[in-house]
Amino acid sequence: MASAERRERERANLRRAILDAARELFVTEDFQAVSMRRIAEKIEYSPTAIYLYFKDKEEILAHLASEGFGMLADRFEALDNPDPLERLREGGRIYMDFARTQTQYFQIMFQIGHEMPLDVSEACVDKALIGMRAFGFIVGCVREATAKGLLRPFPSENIASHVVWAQIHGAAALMLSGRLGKLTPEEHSPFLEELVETTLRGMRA
Amino acid sequence: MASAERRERERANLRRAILDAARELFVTEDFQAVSMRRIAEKIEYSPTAIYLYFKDKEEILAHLASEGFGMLADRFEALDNPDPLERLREGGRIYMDFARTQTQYFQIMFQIGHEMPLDVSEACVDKALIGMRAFGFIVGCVREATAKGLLRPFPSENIASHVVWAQIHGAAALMLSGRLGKLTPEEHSPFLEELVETTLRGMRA
DNA sequence: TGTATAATGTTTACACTGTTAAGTTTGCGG
DNA sequence: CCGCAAACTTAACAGTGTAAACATTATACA
Repeated sequence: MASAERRERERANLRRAILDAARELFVTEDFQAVSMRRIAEKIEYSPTAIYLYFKDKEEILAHLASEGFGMLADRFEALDNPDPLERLREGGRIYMDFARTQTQYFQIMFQIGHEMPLDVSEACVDKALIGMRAFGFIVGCVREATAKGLLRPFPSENIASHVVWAQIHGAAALMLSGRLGKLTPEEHSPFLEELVETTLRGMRA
Repeated sequence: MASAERRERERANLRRAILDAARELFVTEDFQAVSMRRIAEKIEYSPTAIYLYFKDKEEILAHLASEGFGMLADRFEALDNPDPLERLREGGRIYMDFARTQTQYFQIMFQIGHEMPLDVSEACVDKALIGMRAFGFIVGCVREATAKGLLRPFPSENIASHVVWAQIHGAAALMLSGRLGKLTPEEHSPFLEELVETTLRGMRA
């Protein structure tokens, strides 16, 4: 019966519609504007219908978080500087820029609570790896830099990569929590450059 | 009349009782367990009575956030290593430890949204500075290190201090958002040490 | 083709949330 | 003792996420 796969298709469609509605709500309005009832209103279904497609609200947010990681990964992977450390520097700017311009996504991505992805995007083959694609960019740079002998010794590639991530993430997190208020707007950009520079200097051989 | 100041004293008492109740709720249970109704239940008043003492829930949380910054500052100021950079290293461990053990406080402190303190603690003279006391520890170390010629040149003391803060904060924030899951428990401690070491290396003259 | 069965949706309801407005009690000054 | 003002409560509004019960629709099989 072809109806089975058609049903599944329609199911996927509504799933996507729910995610679309949720996304539009939280990018045009606010993170807190996303409620099951408002999503339902947008897709013209009853609120509880959503629970036939998602376990709970958390699962919806987790999907949007994965989507955010995907967007970030896309931007990372567009970088093509042959020097892995310079690529990391550019990555730092991108990370910060992402946090500033895609604040809602960033919030969901790093809100405490939700487990990582699951099936994520329909067109995703390696399910377990999504969300880690962005981190993979860092690991890639670190690996390449290590191979080229640009880095001082680290206990492990994993640790070195996390160090890089933590450094730049700290700046973004402080910014979004409004704790960077002591920096004047003019200091903002030099701050970021100094931060990245400090990290690179600290890691170089 | 002495009754006026007595009334004011009782007012302060209830204010404190409200804060105490809120604190106990969110340290023994959870950040999300703090509701006006549950606070009211604890102090045996009606929920709306709280609004006679605090503008809204946000104001209560802001006070607890300030309290958290105060606790952190206390721990910072207990450090007495004469080497400012080594003091910073110890400060990094303390920051991370605070995030891990006083998670609820840490969350409130860096949750986006609330403005900084206000009147904060009854025994606080310099109102504008509270919450910045902890940051002051970093600035102090940076200043001393600069004076001793231990640091490479930075555009400003303020920027250098924020760099230090961002670095360690990133690790804490990632940890609390569960994004440090790729690190095995054994890697946790070396990760922190490498992070701080990287920062210090990157800032040294 | 008719009927049992499963999938899909909706209605209703529960137990919460922060907060406002209106009403009540209490204590103080004149 | 009265009036006023501060302190406090009750009731209510407009939300929230979600489970259970019910209704509808579509499919699978006899």
